[in-house]
Amino acid sequence: MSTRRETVRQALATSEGFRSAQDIYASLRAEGAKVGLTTVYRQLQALTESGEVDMLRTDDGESVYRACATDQHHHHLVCRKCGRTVEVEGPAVERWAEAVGLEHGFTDVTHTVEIFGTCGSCGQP
Amino acid sequence: MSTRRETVRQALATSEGFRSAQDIYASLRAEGAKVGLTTVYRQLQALTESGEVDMLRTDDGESVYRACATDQHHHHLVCRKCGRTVEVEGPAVERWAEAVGLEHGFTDVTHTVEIFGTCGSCGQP
DNA sequence: GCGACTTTGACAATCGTTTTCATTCTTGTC
DNA sequence: GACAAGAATGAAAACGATTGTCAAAGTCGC
Repeated sequence: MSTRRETVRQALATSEGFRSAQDIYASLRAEGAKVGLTTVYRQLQALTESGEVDMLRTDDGESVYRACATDQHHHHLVCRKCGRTVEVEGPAVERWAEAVGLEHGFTDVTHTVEIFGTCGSCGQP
Repeated sequence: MSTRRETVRQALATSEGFRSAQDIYASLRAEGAKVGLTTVYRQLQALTESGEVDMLRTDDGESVYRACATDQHHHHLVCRKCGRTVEVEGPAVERWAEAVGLEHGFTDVTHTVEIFGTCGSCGQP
């Protein structure tokens, strides 16, 4: 039973944007992979913890995953129609968030920043 | 059957931070209000749509609500322990998000920015 | 008081996710 | 090879938040 880690990693590697666990599971089954939903979830969780993939929640509470190019801290610009994603950095935002936190006496400050929009392809039908 | 809108609004008004629907429902029942969970959800949804309360998702996918002081666009600095929330503004972030979107050809750009930390009270035990 | 319309809430249904647990590998050792 | 011990797997059940259903209860104009 060779590790399914690779299988899931592959599925993510060949995707443009964020994918849901169910979505990944479905496409793996579609291409004949014998894998269980449970395992997909487990592997996604492991990959997320190891920092290999990024996870975020959609507006309707679904967890979506993506294998990002860099392992550095960054944010995402996501097309809300096709899901295409661009990784962006914003040093200014990092500093701002940190400063705001400290200013109000908060410690261990973290932040979430995601940008959504309609990408060029989806905007011109 | 006087509208339950007020009941829910009240519950939020007397809270410091974000509260979950289930949480609000529980405390309403605790103080004797005869209200159903369904109705709490419905009213929260209505209040959110009308812009009277802000809604966001916690890390574990739960929706939490809060009656915010201003009805202008703003973000939140939330204590991850006690839930205490400070409303913050960040014009620079707004501009940055907009610029990043346009730069990549995205339109209808929106963004989510939330800052989490441990507040002064919770940090010093 | 009466009929039309709206609001409510108990309950069931949904849906993504997690747990459980027996089965199936893998690996190291004889 | 054979075998025991431990890790990985996946089917099915459990879970928890949210939403849908629908009949009962309330409101309003008359």
